[in-house]
Amino acid sequence: MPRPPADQPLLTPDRIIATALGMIDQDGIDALSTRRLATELGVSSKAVYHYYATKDDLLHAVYLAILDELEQPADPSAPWEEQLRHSAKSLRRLAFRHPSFLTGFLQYLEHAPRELEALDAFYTLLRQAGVPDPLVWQTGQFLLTFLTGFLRAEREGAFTREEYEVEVGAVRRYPKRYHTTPYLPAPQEGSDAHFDLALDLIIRGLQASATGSPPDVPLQNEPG
Amino acid sequence: MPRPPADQPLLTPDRIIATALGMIDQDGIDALSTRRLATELGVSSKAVYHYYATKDDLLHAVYLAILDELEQPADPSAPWEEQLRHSAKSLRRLAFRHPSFLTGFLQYLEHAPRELEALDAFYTLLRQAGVPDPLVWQTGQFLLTFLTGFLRAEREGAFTREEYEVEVGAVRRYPKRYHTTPYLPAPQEGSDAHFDLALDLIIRGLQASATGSPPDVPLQNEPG
DNA sequence: ACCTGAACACCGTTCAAGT
DNA sequence: ACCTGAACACCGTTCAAGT
Repeated sequence: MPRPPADQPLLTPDRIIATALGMIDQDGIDALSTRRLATELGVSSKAVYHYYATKDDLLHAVYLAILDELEQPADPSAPWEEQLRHSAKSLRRLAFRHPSFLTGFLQYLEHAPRELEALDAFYTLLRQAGVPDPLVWQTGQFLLTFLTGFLRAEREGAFTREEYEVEVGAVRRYPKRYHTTPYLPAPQEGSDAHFDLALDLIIRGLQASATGSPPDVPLQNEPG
Repeated sequence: MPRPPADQPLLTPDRIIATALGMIDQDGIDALSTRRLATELGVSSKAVYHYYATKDDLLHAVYLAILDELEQPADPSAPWEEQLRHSAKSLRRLAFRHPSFLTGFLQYLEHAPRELEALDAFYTLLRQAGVPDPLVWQTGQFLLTFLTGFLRAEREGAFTREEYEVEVGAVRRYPKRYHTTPYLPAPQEGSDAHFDLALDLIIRGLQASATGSPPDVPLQNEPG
């Protein structure tokens, strides 16, 4: 966050957003206060309010900046399984770059063009997968919430061997009460392996839900 | 939250937790401050600190109180699909009774007995479904995060016809940019129908992931 | 137009003191 | 043991005033 030349305004929307995002990435979204942000910007507490009326407006703008980093959807002519993996991994990378994205910003969903484009590619893919048209919208919404739910939990340390050890350890102290947990084998190691496994589960659910309807037939009320 | 008899302490853990939970259910978890709680209890700001050292400790205790309402797992001799639907709907009812449960309390997961019992029943069910033993733990964790991700989104108004209208409406203003979304048919009405649909998707994913391994074979390192 | 200083109404938490 | 009053170091936001 370099200081701007002296003959220009101390603040610009870009500098405010970049500084705020940097602080959020480093210390978490809860650690961002309007006053700490002002200090970091080298400015008085109220100055930022000249650009964003409330803290919520500011966070909204930060959310849009994060969204700008969303990568392009995969090649639509690739197999849908490959497209789905591509999009999911892209979203996961975004969540790793900006740890507060899933826990703090998901509430700011607001049908921004970037959101809508990604969604559109996703729906197209689901039709290719053979999901019947009347179910495409809901199925797409479901899968996205599954995915964000997964990523959120992953960020908080779920699915790790360590978590397994704690859980099984807690259960083994009362062997009579629990019939299955104490005897479950440990999960594979590897931070990406479990993500691939979860994706496989989703993909198999889709495959099993698909009808044989041909993928490149126009939608019923599509023009032409 | 009735006042206790005059000859007893003004506060008890039960009264504090019940009052806090009532306020959280009504106004959301963010609206609960230690000072508002003290006012509601008819007591000075610091009094509650005599029972719970920090606000976080207090919320932790509230979380355990919510967990106490978790219903018993389904009959383990029933078909696993039925057991799964039973558990999922039970969790969903809990989330409706306490709207802050999914958005504010899920971070308090801590291997309490109630948690572990529900998990154990869940793992048992997955083995019955034919999930291979080395994958049971991870699969169980995945499905739970899918489910909570879904319920969280549902609480925030996803999957509704209204949400569909807004999304498709936003897209139709730029017909050239979006190829699929503008032409998607509307989802079914009915607040429970979409939940059943999502459950079907999960169940089909499980069915497709299952091997033919017999469900009632003991686990490898199980005693006896 | 852009920024500051002082102030308001809130927080969670601490601490010495009261009964 | 149980509770209070005063205080500390924070918040988001407002407002009149300065350049």
